[in-house]
Amino acid sequence: MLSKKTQYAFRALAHLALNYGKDPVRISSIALQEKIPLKFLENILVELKNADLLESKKGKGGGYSLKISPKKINLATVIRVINGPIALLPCVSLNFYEKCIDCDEKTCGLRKMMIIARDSTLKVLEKKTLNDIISAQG
Amino acid sequence: MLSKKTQYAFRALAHLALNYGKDPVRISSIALQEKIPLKFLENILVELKNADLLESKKGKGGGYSLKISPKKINLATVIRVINGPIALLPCVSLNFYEKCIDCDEKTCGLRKMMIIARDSTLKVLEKKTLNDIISAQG
DNA sequence: TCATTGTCCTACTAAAATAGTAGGAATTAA
DNA sequence: TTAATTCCTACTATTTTAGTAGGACAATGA
Repeated sequence: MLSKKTQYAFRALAHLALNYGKDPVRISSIALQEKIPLKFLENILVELKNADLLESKKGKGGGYSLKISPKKINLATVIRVINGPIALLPCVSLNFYEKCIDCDEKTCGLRKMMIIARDSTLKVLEKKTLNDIISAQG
Repeated sequence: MLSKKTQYAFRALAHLALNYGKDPVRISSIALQEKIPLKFLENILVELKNADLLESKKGKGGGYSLKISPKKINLATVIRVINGPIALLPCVSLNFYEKCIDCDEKTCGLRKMMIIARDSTLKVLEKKTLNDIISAQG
């Protein structure tokens, strides 16, 4: 399951996607409208910024905005930045690979199944974008 | 990601699948060969038994065995018993449904994407079985 | 230049989940 | 009736999650 933090991230991103191309949006404004704890949201938005998904402007008239088009930000990317690996086993993760303890990858049958599962999940998460989220709501 | 507990469960089940139709296997024997902490494995096997995947026999000559064919135990079932929900959001889980906070399910775009992702994952996890695991290794 | 508006940074905390351990009770077979 | 084995209850340490607190830093506008 995704953490609440990740759900908050998606909500904030969807909010910003609706404002893509317009003036930056203040954290406090997102927090209020999306009902996300302000200080927690600050942390989240900084992480998304460090991942180059957002850009920010300080001072009066400042705030956050999407750095690239909502059509170019897919769900897998967001999950990886905030939540971590998508695969069900560390030894099967493309972006967060770790060796499983006491398991020979060449012969591990479970691993082979989990690769298939991972690919099936990724096929969706890498295709769907923030734009799909905001298009689907409404 | 699946918990280590779930990985242990899969290893133990694969072990028992290889012994399907034969005499019951002692916990200590599985623990030793699969390198799983004994007492932890006890807990896991009881849970799998309570979920009707295993049956046990006490006393001398006792141990655990699969209650049904390895071909009939799919990966989604095992994950749900030991790890919990497979879906990425509680509001999208088929077996562990919970309402998301501050989210209208009718209009939530994220939810719609997560349903698609869930179905894609489940298609694999419900089709693949213990038998596929042991067939793939070797 | 200086006050105001906003993001950014470091650090702390409470609660929950994970990954076990400990000790013995209950049951069965020989 | 003893030895083997599962089963049950409870405890513990570590890690992760979900925040909070307080102020530093930067940009703007007057």
